[in-house]
Amino acid sequence: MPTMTAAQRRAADKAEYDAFLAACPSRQLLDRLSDKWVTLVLVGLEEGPRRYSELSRTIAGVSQKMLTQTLRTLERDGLLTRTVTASVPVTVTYELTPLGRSLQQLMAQLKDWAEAHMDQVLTARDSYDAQP
Amino acid sequence: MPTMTAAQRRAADKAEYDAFLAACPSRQLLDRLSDKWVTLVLVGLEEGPRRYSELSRTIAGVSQKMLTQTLRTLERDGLLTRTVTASVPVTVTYELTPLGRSLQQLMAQLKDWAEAHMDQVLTARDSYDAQP
DNA sequence: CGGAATCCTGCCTGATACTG
DNA sequence: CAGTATCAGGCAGGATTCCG
Repeated sequence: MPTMTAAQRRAADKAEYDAFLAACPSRQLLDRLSDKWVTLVLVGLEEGPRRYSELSRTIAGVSQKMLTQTLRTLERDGLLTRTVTASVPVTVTYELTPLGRSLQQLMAQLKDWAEAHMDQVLTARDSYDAQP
Repeated sequence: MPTMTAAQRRAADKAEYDAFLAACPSRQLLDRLSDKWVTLVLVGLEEGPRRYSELSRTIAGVSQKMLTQTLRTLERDGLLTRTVTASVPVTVTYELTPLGRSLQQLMAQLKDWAEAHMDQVLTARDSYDAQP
């Protein structure tokens, strides 16, 4: 007979799963890179430092909440730096660290892959959809 | 005065935003790669064909719904093939296409990057958290 | 075994208003 | 300008059940 409710089993499984994640660097990376805003911010900073408002305009569709949140986590992870200039009005600049730049290189490769192969993907998609 | 309700404006903005996305291959890629299960499936297939149940066990934490859904979209996009062997019980095998393999190469680089730099990220995270 | 269909919950996200 | 705080909703995604 079960000694745990479904909810308890779920919690136990989740804790176990989290522990496994914590021990596995590649899984942690995936969690981070699986955030589309992370990728877009990295791409947005590829050509140098940008101000908050510039990023906000460049990355169309991002809410200020998600932009701030994404910038914070990236800063926390040491992928970019946040510089506040005490002027009126205040200016905040974001810039990739060397670590962030090394990751951005890989992102750029992904972007290149996409642009090179997107037509193949679209063709495959069409032929898949054409089937009854 | 506004001639649209908030909901209408939202819908219009969204349509416009989607149209922009549709015209930009790199954005479409990001939408696809921002799915952590996509990455994990590609990694799971890197060493050759795998059966559904094998993938399900390898990719710990994935629900059957998300696994099936992910495999379907990847098949639709021409990144992997789905082969059904009419036996009892039925056997279904998934395998990367050449296109899928080329993307998997890049994913492997990301995985390597993660394993090489995760300690730096964790260090940065600790020092960030240590600040009052 | 390998799914499809259904229900249901939580969190992600966006909108809005306020601060320094 | 560059945020923080709060609230509401929509949908991603998990659990469950049933089918070929």
